[in-house]
Amino acid sequence: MPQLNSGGGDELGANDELIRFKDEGEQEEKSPGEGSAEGDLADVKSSLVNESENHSSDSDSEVERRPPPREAFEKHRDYLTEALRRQQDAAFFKGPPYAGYPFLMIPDLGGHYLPNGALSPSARTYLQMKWPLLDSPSTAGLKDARSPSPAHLSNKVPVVQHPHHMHPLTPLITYSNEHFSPGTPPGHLSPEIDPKTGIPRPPHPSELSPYYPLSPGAVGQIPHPLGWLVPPQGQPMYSIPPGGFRHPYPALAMNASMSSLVSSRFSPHMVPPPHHSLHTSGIPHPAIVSPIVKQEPSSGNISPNLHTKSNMIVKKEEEKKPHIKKPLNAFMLYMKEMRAKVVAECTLKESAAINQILGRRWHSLSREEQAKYYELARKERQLHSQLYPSWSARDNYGKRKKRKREKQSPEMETHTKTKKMCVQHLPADKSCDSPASSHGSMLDSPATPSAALASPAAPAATHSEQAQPLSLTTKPEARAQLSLSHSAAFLASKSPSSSSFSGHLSSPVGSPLLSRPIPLTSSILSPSGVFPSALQALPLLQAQPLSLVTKSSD
DNA sequence: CTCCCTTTGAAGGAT
DNA sequence: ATCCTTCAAAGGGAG
Repeated sequence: MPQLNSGGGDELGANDELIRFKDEGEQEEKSPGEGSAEGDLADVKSSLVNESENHSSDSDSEVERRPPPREAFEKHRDYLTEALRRQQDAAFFKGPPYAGYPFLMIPDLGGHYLPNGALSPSARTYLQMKWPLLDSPSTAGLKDARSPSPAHLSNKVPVVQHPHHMHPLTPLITYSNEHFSPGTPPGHLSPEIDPKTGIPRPPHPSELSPYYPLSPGAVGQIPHPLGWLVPPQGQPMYSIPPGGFRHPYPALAMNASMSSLVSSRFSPHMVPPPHHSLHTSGIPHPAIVSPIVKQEPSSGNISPNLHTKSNMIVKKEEEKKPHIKKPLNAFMLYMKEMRAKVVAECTLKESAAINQILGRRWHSLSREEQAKYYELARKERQLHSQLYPSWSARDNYGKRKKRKREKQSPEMETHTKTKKMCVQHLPADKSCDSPASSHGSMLDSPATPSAALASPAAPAATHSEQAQPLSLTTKPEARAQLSLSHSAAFLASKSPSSSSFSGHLSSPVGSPLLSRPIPLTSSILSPSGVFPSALQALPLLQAQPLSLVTKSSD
């Protein structure tokens, strides 16, 4: 917990969750976090990528080189054009006062790519923004940026961070289509209160208000991703009436130019027909997807006539009720941000494989890093709940194709999984990183994986490391929701240093981490028996596993 | 063209 | 209280 605030201290805001998260997080294991992550990626890359990837550096700069997908460019070119135009109008390109801050890119996506696939320096506009909330000591690069600058800027211009430099919070932008003019914060809805839980959050003015680091003169500066949510003054940009998302948001009173921009700024996959995706307010929300998306053959057993009628009705209903997507969770946000990078570094294109890598990297992230995403996700949920008070996750059930998770017998499962393993894309040896080899090497020294695991000094590393590899190869049933208590116990027993950790675990619910599965156990228990050394190294584990086994074995 | 795969996390229903 | 299921993103692969 100390580390979290060490850098910016109070400004982080949302201390409640954030801190809890940290407590329960993988304590030290992550210290090597970034490095390990990088290494991990590199590792994966080397294995996954055939050759020529010079992953010498995972540094951002490298990533940028990546040739952008043409499609993306195509998709967003128009948008970019307009955005640029608008930007200029608003002096959008004004020099960024906050150096070193997460870069924001104007219309996203791909916009920065030249038709020829090259990255356009000019096109690539990085907007710096202050990111107090997420600021974390560990993230040196981002740290400074948090300068308390007056934030009275208008967050009118939707901005998207450069994919490779995206700030963790960037994803929130997805909801930002609702930009509004700063001056119209209703204010009756306090951001301090969790709309859903109704829990009054401690007044963390800094939590939200600082989000808008836009400097006064920088009219066109980029709004903080959450900027649209919260006005520079620290008040919510808009408040949602209790009635639900159908009510017009006062904040929605954005100017025409903005609205048009906004309407076109969202993710390509959202491209809904103009009318459908529009929020009741008339403003499209990223979370709102045209009903068209969902055409479930749900009414298959209905007679033609009935079918037709019912279908019509259903359609109408759907039209009335746009599909509101779930808010992205921390990992999703992370994925969104990092996918491009991973893809760039690896030749892999398959999302499944990429996701595996991302999953590993996620675990390799330092607590601080993860905390950023958790916080971001929290904000997103909060925002989402504000926007759609009546929305329930259940609403989306059945809208998507059902995943056939139905694994009948454990055996089959195992086989299936084995078969699935990223084999195709990831060479067994490296890509999937057998725990001992590639993966372990990243976190621990390749030479002495077991030692590393056993080492109390780096419990965290062990923990995440072991888990990761396995997850790639075997999926998890084991992912099995180990209860936190189990994990905690395990960790505690694992290393003396984790005593504090276990203590934190007892922290109140609500922490994202609480529910986080701890892969380690799964890996250890994994049929593949990849970690014999780990077991040996960690005698304590053996004791724990029992309970774990029972759980995972179901 | 549609669904699957794959990841983690959140939510909500079921037990 | 715990477990289980679904969905969120994404895009290549498979049918």
